[in-house]
Amino acid sequence: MAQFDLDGFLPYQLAVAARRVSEAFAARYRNEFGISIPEWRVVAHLSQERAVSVREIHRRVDMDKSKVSRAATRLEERGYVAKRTDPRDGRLVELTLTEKGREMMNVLAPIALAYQSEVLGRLGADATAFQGALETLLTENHTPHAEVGGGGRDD
Amino acid sequence: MAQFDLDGFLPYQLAVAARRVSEAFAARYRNEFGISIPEWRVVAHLSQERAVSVREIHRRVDMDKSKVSRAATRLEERGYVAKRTDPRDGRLVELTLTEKGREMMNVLAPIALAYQSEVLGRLGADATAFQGALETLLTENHTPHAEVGGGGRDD
DNA sequence: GGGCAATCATTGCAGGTGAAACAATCGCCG
DNA sequence: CGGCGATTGTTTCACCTGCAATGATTGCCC
Repeated sequence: MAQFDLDGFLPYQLAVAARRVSEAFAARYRNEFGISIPEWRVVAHLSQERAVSVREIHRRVDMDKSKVSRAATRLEERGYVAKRTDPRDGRLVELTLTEKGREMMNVLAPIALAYQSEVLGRLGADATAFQGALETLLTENHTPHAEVGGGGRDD
Repeated sequence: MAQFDLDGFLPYQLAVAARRVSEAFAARYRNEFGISIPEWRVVAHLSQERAVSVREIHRRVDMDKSKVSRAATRLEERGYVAKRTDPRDGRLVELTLTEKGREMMNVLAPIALAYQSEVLGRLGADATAFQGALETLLTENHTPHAEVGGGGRDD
């Protein structure tokens, strides 16, 4: 029968590596601010743009529409984000960081950058090529996405 | 306030890339055999070892114990895997590929390898360093983390 | 041998997730 | 101007997930 070495299989390796890297970082902001990964993504994105709709985040960040919506709701409940209907278009919801949200990003941004440097440092000479490879994978023509049930994600 | 470029953040890039690469491959075996990612991992691992316990897979593959257990149950229901109690140790469950399961792997293994080659091909000159970097991230001493609830997964 | 902690697989539970249905709103075309 | 398809955000639904509790079994130490 076909022998197959899962440990050496690229999609699997990539999934495990991503999970570890993400989890190690997520543990930091989860403990300190009680936010999850989707919430982190929303807040981080909001730190760039002034006021953004759910749709905007859904398109620019790799997240389902409902995922963004729920993350925004949780962030509002905790006081990190303010939601209001866009006065120009009643269908849009305008998301903005509150003062509390900005303070959180002021703490998290340096931590995030330091963690990124730490990871790149571990990669040593491969770091540059690694980043280049990631860019390649990300800018590639996107597969028309289909998703299946529950939480699982990778490989 | 702290500006933060999520698009250029390594853990985020890694998570998105992993998701895309995995999803593109998962779509193939999902359509053809109706199995999910955890199920694929179990079957792929079983193609190497003859008879393995749930615990064994849990340790060698990056999956929760209950996730392995449920994947094995689903695979058994669909006839790809046989479960029986280990005669030497009544606590262990011995998982084996059925003939149907082996046939599936005979189809999937070449597809998996072809897909892997395709991805590496896209990376071009960065491919080798990319694989090296992944190995580094995977073999690294795992940071001892505190763990906390919530569903989230990556970056 | 007999009790008892440890190990293993499963399951209950709380909660997150994607897809699809839904309600509200907008833009367009006649 | 008025209807109607399209867009947007939320919610429903079915299901998956991780963790902790559970039940069963083993190995160890006295």
